[in-house]
Amino acid sequence: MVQSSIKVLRNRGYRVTRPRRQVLEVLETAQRPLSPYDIQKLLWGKGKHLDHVTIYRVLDLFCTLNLAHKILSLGGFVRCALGKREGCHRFTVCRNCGAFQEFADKGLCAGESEITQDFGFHAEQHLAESLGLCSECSSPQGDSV
Amino acid sequence: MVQSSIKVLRNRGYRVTRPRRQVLEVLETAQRPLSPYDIQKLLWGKGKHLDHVTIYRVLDLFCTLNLAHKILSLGGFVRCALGKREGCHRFTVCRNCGAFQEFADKGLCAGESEITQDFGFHAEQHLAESLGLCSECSSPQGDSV
DNA sequence: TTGTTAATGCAATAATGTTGCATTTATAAT
DNA sequence: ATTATAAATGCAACATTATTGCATTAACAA
Repeated sequence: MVQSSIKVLRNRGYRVTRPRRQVLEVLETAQRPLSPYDIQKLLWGKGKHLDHVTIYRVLDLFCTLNLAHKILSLGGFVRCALGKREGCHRFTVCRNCGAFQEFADKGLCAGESEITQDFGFHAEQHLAESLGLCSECSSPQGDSV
Repeated sequence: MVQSSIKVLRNRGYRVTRPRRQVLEVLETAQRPLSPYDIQKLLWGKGKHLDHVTIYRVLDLFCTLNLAHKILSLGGFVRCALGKREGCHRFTVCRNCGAFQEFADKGLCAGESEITQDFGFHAEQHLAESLGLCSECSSPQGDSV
């Protein structure tokens, strides 16, 4: 996973730097969306000092390369598992524990083009998030719900 | 439109204050999503000094009452034209001029419940935004594209 | 090993969002 | 109209998040 992302960087002519490796690793192991400062704290805890400016820039790059994705409803970033070819991406995000799931949803794109064609709207980016509770957190034994 | 929002406030037991009226008016006439500070500047231009804290609080209330909606991809607020009963809301937003359009999309909710049921995910909020260019801005004569 | 240039780190600053509390004011009761 | 009262606002202070310019570092090619 991290390896394939590194390949993407190389193939596109970007350098494989230590900060980029470190952010990739953190995103890879994270079970929830991470804000830039979340990432900084996590790395800091391992004795790795990254400037927050660097993290912002790395995340920007990752998003344009489709290696990461920003969950707007929580303001955090997740690794991107699916390529652009596989249709629109939909995310489910648990508001309690942050667990997320990514889906390639072709029906979503279809519905969108239908509804927007009439207005001559040219869509470039699609955003589809569902915020709620994952199965764990919505169960009776779920914590703090 | 502003009048109906005022009714909602009254019916729910909230006071109809000057700040709330003013924010409603601004949102009503705006042709693009407005951030809290956008709203402050617009009102300030008319000689009306609202504290930004008040604007944040008013917008919070409006969102919970479904009178306004936050466009996450731009960080701005728009008036909400459709009620919760009419299904999921989808927005198209022009990244150039900010023009937006709101749709009630029942297919969206349907697709969501399908795709999430298998995972036991309980969705509470839905986010569906399409970012791109409106018909004006994507036309050859469109400005700055 | 060395040169080149992309990428990083740092400092400063801007923009955005939050909290607690004193004061004001919208509303209901008189 | 007037007054009581509780909600809402304004203010000050602060916390968080994001951006810019520039000197320095380090990834990669030769």
